[in-house]
Amino acid sequence: MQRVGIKDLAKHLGISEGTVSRALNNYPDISKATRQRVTEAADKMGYRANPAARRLATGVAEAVAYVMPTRSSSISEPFVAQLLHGLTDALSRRGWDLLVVQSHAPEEEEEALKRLITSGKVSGIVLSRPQKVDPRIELLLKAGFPFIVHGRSSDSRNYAWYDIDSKAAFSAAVDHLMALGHQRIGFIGAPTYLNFAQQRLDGYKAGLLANGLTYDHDLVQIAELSDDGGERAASELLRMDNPPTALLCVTDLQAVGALAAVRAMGLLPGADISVIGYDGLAMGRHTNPPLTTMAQPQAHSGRQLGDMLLSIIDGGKPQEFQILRKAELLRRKSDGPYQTITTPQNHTLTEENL
Amino acid sequence: MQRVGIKDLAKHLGISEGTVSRALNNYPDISKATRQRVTEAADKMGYRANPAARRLATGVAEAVAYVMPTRSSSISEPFVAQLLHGLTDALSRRGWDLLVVQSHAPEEEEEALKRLITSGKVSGIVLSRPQKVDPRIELLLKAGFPFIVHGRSSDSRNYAWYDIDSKAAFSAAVDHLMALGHQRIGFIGAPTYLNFAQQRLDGYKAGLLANGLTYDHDLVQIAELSDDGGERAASELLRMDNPPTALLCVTDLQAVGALAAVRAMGLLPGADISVIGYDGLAMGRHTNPPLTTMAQPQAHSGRQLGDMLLSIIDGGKPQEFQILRKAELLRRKSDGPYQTITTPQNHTLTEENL
DNA sequence: GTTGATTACGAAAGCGCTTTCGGAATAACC
DNA sequence: GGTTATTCCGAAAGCGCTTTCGTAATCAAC
Repeated sequence: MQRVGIKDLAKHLGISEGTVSRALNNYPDISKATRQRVTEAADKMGYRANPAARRLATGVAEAVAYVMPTRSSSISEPFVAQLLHGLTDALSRRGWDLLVVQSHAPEEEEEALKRLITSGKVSGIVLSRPQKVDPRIELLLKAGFPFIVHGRSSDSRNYAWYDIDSKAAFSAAVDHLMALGHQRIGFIGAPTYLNFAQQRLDGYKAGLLANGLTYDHDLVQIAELSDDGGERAASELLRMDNPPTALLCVTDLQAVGALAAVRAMGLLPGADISVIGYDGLAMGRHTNPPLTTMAQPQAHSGRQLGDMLLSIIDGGKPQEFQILRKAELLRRKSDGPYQTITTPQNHTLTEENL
Repeated sequence: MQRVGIKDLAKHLGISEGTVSRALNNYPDISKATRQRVTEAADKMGYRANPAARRLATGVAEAVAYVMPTRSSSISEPFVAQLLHGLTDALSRRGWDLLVVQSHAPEEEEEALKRLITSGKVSGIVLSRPQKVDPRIELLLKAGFPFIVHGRSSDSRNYAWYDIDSKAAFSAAVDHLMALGHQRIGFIGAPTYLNFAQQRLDGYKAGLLANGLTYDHDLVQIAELSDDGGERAASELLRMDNPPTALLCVTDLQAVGALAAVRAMGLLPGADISVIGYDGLAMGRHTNPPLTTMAQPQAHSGRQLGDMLLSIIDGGKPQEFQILRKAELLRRKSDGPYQTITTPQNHTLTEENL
């Protein structure tokens, strides 16, 4: 477990430290023979450059940071683990490290980011959950610091990102619902400073428009990004005089909450009321009923993000690294053809009124 | 965004770099007055020590690594995000960083760990999902490298860990089930090289014993740690000649699979067959029916792990940092009193036979 | 065989901190 | 008022690498 340094290696080979270093870093002024000798000895003796020394000397960190979304809903982010796996995959191929940092309170957020980029700890940053206009992105842009965003802000022209086309997805979801005969489609959204919430709302509107329906503000509820949020929003919507017969939720988490709300009113999700979520949570298979959702192909998002960020750090133009993936409708059992609801609805109403 | 170094600070104050450094690091040989001047100037000018230089000079990394569990089941680890939040919380109070590394294929695992500890990148390690006898733990112990384990291996005397007493939990679950009248309790487990699987099996056995039942090997199935694994195991168990009337699952993920299996046989989970999981997944509220589970109080596990690891790095004796928490039975709707099953069971059997 | 180009390496100066060591200045002691 | 302690700071040597620069040694060219 004894560390072998470049000095040991040099002494062992009878050459200078500088030569060893240059041989290992593929400098052109090293003869093939010595380069060979050095590399062989290096991995025979198990030499690994001390990263701290290397960093100090070169100024490059050989690490990137992932800014985790804020400690969010009651049900913790199921994606994070998967994303991290992908990221570490991509980075480890170069021997780079992944730092995980938390996003702080919005006020400190920028300060924290500034510290991170001046600290020299990382040479790139992965941001997630961008806001519509995100000060962090502007900061990084201005600083000229390499970064990539998981998602997009509203103006996404001049930086790198990886996103799912959720606008298209929500528009398609509306199509689907209307093809099933639904005419009144509720929307359960999230605060639109989060750009993905805006995108999905846009998709919902676009879908309505494309199908000749007019957007009815009363049919949209902005809720918390949690099951409870979805539940509250759904019961709000269903208590209307002329309630929607289908509910489109910005998130699977909200959708399962909506499912609960529907059931709580004595209605059958999928038959009386259709509910569609977004994310493709694996757990959706097990809800009651199984949740129909727009599934995003996020299997390799982490890997992609990592590779793209590395390319940018290598000098690639950020604008050339923008990937937009499509989400697919994953039909399970929470959607179904429109049908008039009679008894249970009244039943519920009388319950409400007592 | 101009980096201000210790040199700038020293020049600005008209004192030597060494003095600045010692002032900032609370050396006793600095007068109160200069210390004050230095610290004030430091944060007025926004000085932050270059971590790489600091690391090189001191030899301490000011970072710890979290070894993520291997890319596991189809449903990605829901805990990871929460744990990371806690860990970063604990670390950030000192300004330390969190490195996330992946655990590799078992063969390379030890090599990777060796590299990690000799690299000097981190001064401590958080391990997760220990095996019954875990070579990684032995390696770290032998190397005298600070670490803490999320979970325990079978011999857990001389290192630090944070674990839930799942043996007690499973024993209590058996108690509960028997109090409900169940006499034949199936167990859906995981490969017992994973120590938590062993612990829970032990708890199951202990529970049976305490209640005067004998352990019946036919009633236990070892399955994959996924919903599908649980589903397969459950249908296996339910197809027996004399099937169990209750199913105890090593994991909530498996339990929701078991739920599906029960329903697939035309039986009603919670009435015909009781199913109990372990973990307290928030999603369990939304399964069909809502899943009864042994919930672990893992809200602050990350924070705890972080704090403990830091204490150990500071020189604390690892043996003094061992925390065992209790899991609580969280009753939802998937368990219920024993009742004889007649029609549906036969119904299913005939379906099977056709 | 002299000159100029080329190749291959050693020497040495950093990178930005920390930490030891020695000594000037001040304080304490009788 | 001389001596011993004490307080406080500067100088300088690293930490383990990288990278520039200079220069022997080899080669090519005539």
